[in-house]
Amino acid sequence: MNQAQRGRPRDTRIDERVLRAAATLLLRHGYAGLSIEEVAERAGVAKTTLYRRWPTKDHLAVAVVAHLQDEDDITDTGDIRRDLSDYTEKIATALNRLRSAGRPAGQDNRSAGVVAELVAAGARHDDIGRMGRHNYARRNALAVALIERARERGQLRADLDPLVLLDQLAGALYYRVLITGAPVDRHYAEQLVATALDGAANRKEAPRP
Amino acid sequence: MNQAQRGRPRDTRIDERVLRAAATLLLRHGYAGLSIEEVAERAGVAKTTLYRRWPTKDHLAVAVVAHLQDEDDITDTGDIRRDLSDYTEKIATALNRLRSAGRPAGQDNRSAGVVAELVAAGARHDDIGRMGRHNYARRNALAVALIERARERGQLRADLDPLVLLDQLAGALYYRVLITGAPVDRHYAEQLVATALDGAANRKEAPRP
DNA sequence: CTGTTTACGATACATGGGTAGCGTAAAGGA
DNA sequence: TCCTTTACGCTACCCATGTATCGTAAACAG
Repeated sequence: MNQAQRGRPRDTRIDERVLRAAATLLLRHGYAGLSIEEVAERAGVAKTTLYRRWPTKDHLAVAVVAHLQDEDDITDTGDIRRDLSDYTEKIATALNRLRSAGRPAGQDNRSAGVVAELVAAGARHDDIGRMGRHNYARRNALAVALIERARERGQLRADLDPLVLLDQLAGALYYRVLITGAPVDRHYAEQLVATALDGAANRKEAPRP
Repeated sequence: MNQAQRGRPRDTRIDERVLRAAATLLLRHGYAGLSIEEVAERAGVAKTTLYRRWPTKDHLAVAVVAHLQDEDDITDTGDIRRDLSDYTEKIATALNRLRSAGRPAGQDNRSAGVVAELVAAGARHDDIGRMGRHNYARRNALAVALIERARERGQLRADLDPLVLLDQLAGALYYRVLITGAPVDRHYAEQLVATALDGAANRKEAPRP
């Protein structure tokens, strides 16, 4: 038989039950409220069975969030201003979905930043970090292609580095969510794109001081 | 006597010894290697004495880092491009100082992101988060003033929102450090400022598509 | 049917953050 | 000189992550 599937097979229903229980706890009580023991109890499973699938709590949390996020792709309407605003807003929406976790009515205060904990998880474990960077690179490649098409149409500067522009857009969103706590919404996404495209420098009086 | 200083006074030498021991561990072995018990042992102090000063390990780590960072202020030479590059590079330098912590020769791999853990600490504890946002607001106010002076000199667009520009600059740095892992240096800071000031849109063929 | 391989459950355990309680030390006030 | 107040050290303890071990169950190969 195939080397990969010898012995007693894994019970896939356990994965489902565990992920569902973990998602409930994570979204309702935040990262600190995600207890391995309670997840195991709610899923009706031994704690050791959990650790057979996910080596740490961080890995489980990443799996839960990856399971929740639905892949949304990039649209290319030809209007780079609109496309970048859509792209930026999609990132903001995904961040907000996680940001609201753990504090629906402000009653369970001790459990805010799922986003921050996921970022920290990526820093704590090499494999999680690599996976995160890999996903980032995959999504980013599409956005880079979008930008390059607009650049070839003459809508963007010829010497523009697409990665720098994307760093500015996505970076500002993460910065607000993680550092300043300011809200990120459609309006901010559009403002961000407008500032990035049009530039902060004054064109009339002193275009390049 | 004053209500605030009744009873046996705190031994300030304990604070120094603890902060020094904690800084050594944090910088050498990262956040995971910062063990309260070991800090107490190295400082020759009981564990409970540590908790009398810092309620959690997160609070101690924040105190250590705050103790390490030297306040660097903002320079205003009149050349906004240069001033913003300097400002951006200063943030990058501070981030890099922490980023290199825990992996000098790649021997102690398990302890990378001090920055990520500090951000997570701000999300875990309301008081740390508030302090961080307060410090951010204080430094940001100076940068906003710098931008507004340049705007009044006609170097920047009249309708520019200074906060958005700063989000883009600082955000791109944090994004690279926390998410993509790409390096941040003087060259990147200048590239960032150039892109932000000049704008991504092409001025000649299709200035506002 | 028997042996091998892997999954599951259960228990015990190591580790580290954090708390509680108690005896003692150091300061000022009366 | 007491008395009160706070700091310190010490011990014991709670809780959660994560590991080790062992008996048993489910699959397949021969």
